[in-house]
Amino acid sequence: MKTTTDDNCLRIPTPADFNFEECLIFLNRSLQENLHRIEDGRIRKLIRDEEEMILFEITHSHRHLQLEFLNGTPSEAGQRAAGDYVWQWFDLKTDLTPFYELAEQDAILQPIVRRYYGLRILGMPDLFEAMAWAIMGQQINLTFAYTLKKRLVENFGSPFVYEGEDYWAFPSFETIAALSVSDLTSLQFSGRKAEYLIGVAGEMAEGKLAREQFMERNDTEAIEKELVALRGIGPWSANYVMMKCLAIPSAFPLADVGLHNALKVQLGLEQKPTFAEIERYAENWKGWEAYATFYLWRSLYE
DNA sequence: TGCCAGGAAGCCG
DNA sequence: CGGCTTCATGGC
Repeated sequence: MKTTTDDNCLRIPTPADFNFEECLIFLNRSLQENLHRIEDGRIRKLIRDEEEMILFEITHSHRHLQLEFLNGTPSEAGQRAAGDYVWQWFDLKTDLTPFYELAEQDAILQPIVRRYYGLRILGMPDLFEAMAWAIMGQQINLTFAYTLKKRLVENFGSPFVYEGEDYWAFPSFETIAALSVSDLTSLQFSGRKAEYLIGVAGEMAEGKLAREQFMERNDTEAIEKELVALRGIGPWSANYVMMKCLAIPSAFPLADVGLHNALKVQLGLEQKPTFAEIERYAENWKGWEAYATFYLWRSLYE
């Protein structure tokens, strides 16, 4: 990543095909989202790096994302953390050319890739957040999943007030690892979700589970196996995490209901497609299943 | 009200 | 491994 800084700003170059507006639409999909704030085409995001709270505003112009730090100039490490976060959040490292070439030859992807051209997978750089969101989203409707996340964040996350508005950083795994099941069931988590979440947080608190340990590896099957071995993480959650946090473009959450609904709409089906049918469609997407899935998700938001 | 929800574990054969 | 049941709770 190449960045330039001056005073209170950080500038990160974006690919020629980058479409900031499309990314904003995806980020704006829930009114209950409390981990970022979007107003007037600007994103405000709070992150915590070590003990430093860093609030910044993101805009896009002249093929750069510009980060303006709002609560003073962070330390050098903090600036680097913010830059890395945004780099991963917008998946800026991936060259989408091969995906777009493949999509042009695919009846399902061609129209949506043309419609949302420049959209990138909006990632979750924080492994714990990605795993927690996967667990919270299992087998419940998205509206309620957002409600649970909002409660989790506002009960156990880190608050920061700026210009009279609240900003939140996602809870640390250390904090969640120290909770008891009843701390979460009182927020309407099911007992199982509570156990899963506390368990995963505990693995991370013990140093057994970290993003870096996965990023150095190439064997995605082994990564999936390792994730699925965790209680509460099945194939869908593992692939969700691989897609959104580990930036593995071939990750594919096959059981995803959003994927099923999007395919149903795109293909004009009477019923949702079967797993076997989806696997057949996906034969054309090899290596880019995560991007195919993400563009299909995007097609649900209008 | 009943079915569904961006699934996973546990059990059985 | 493949199929079936149970879990738990709110949305619509």
